[in-house]
Amino acid sequence: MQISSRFTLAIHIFACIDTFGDSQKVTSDFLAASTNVNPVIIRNILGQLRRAGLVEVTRGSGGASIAKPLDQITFLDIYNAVESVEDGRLFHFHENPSLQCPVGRNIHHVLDPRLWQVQSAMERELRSITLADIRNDLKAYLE
Amino acid sequence: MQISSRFTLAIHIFACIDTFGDSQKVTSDFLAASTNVNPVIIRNILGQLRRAGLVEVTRGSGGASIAKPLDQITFLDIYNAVESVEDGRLFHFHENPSLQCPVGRNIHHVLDPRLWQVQSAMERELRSITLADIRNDLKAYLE
DNA sequence: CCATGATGTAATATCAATTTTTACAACCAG
DNA sequence: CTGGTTGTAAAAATTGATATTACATCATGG
Repeated sequence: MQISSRFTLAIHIFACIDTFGDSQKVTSDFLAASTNVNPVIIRNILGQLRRAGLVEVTRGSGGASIAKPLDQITFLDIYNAVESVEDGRLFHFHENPSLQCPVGRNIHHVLDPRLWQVQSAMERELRSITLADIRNDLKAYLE
Repeated sequence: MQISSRFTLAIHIFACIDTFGDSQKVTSDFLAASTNVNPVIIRNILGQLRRAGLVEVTRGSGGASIAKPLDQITFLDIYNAVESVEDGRLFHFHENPSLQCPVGRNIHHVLDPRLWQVQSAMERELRSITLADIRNDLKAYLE
């Protein structure tokens, strides 16, 4: 199962605010047009990013801005903000292994550390990429 | 969004075959009892593992066995066998970013290599864990 | 050779999460 | 106070996972 598109949408949103924020007001309708998703989806993601302290959104007059320097916002910050999985676990464990079975009784003890090991590797990589990297990469394409 | 429980189920299945396969026939009903999921789910996963060359399942008389030495089956082999995502991509990209928008037009070029970078880190970690590790860990609990 | 107990698979139902869409109250600025 | 915007709720549509029923197919022991 794939990680939801809210993650790539959020990065797209940041790229738009960074690119267009100086010259115009970046509203949810503007972002909806650029991403081709419904404005309500944009507003919900902006809400998650706002509660995580990554963007500021002004009610009434409208428009969003980025709350921190780009090199201080990592992919992991964004991932954690928009990908709200229970307990923050990447892997879904089958719920009720049999306690009558020696394997079923111990599979969690055995597997949990290994699953964390994998998830940690992914999070480490997510933490190593910042929005400043994206700005740099994008700048090369925009010229 | 989480990775489906088919992955942890598959590992549970391997652990059962390895633990009980010598002393008894390991059927889909047996595995369904140990994992507490429906036997058809087990049979479907066994089918995916069989097509990936990781297990052998005998029709008619019944029972499953492991097709390779445990240290030659990695978590990545299992993950790829049971987690059938289109294109094998971990991240779901929003489908139709606007080609009218400079950001929308380039977001894929910018983001795709970064997403692969993250996915590769995860796959590298999955590749580093084998079923032999799980047998070792489980043995400590079974004694 | 057939009765039994398995597997393989299709079909359907249920459930959960995502995504879309409509609607509207709250809000701010000119 | 009017126009454009955000925040949010609610409902529908969509998708994928999981459960369940059903049955054809298969191997084997009696």
